[in-house]
Amino acid sequence: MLLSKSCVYGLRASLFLASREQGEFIPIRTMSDKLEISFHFLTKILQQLTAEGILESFKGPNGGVRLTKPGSEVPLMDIVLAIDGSQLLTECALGLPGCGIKNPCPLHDKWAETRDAIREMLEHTTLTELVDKGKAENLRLTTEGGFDILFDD
Amino acid sequence: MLLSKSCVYGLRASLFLASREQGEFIPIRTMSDKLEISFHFLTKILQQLTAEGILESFKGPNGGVRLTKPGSEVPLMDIVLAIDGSQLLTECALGLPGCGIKNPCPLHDKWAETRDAIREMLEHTTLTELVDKGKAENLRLTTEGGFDILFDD
DNA sequence: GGTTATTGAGACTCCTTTGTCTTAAAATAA
DNA sequence: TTATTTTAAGACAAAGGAGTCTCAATAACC
Repeated sequence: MLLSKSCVYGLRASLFLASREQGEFIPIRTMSDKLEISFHFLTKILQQLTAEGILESFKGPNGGVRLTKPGSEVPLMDIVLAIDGSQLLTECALGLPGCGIKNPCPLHDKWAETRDAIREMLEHTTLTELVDKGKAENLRLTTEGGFDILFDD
Repeated sequence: MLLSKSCVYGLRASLFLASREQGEFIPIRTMSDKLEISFHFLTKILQQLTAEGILESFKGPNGGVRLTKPGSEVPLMDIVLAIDGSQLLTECALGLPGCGIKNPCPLHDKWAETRDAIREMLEHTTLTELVDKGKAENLRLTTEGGFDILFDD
């Protein structure tokens, strides 16, 4: 598995937030319902994103969480790093500690190329880009239904 | 983590086997010692590769395991599929079941490209290719020491 | 002030992966 | 046939990720 489940949930939730009016606080309960993710689990994940400064939260009625920056300025990489760390982008494919240009394993060069492709993708794809695509083509963030169901009330 | 630990161990062991004379049975104990992998754990992993027909085994004195085909005909993909399955190459990056061209998530297209890069790399890299590189440059398959230490007796 | 809606924090359970151990089965050699 | 060397199989334990639950803290509204 490339990304942990926590990370995937974090990405889906971030996309959901980016699809809403910026500045609006969205209750986690709303997101967990719409995205079909366990409320308590999602809460823990979003706490990490809040701690990293990607989200900000507000307690009490009309509270919730929101992005600290416009989704167009948030690459997927930010969320991946906040939740899964840099492991994916630094670790040796053969699991050898300290594998690098200085002291590589036989797979190092080839893997470094592939890894760069992953890095590029995560760095150059923003939340807004995906949200726009999702809205335009009514793509899905949930098991069933399209983007539109996220806006039913 | 891209590949499971079992898969990484399976790759290292397969590279070790490909570095030896073809046809020679190598005891798993020898490999677990040289590669610094738990003997019992490695045994279980190699049993999977044997079950998949990538290795064949022989019990008793002078027994061990060996590749069923020359290492030049074994792409890394074979080992990855045998141990981790096709998950990595088929699964949606956002974890949505049934994500595909028909019913994609917003990340689908971008992820499909990246995934193809991984697939290409695994399909087009053979054990022998890495072994040759490892021998030529004395690269490592273990935490310390180069390729040569695998041949000390 | 009291009630309600919300996030924060931490204990706890459950499941999968990782790793260990024991015993059986097979092959060899004495 | 007996002892030895090896893989095979499966039970078991340890660790980490995934998920649940409870209670505290904060803010709004009545």
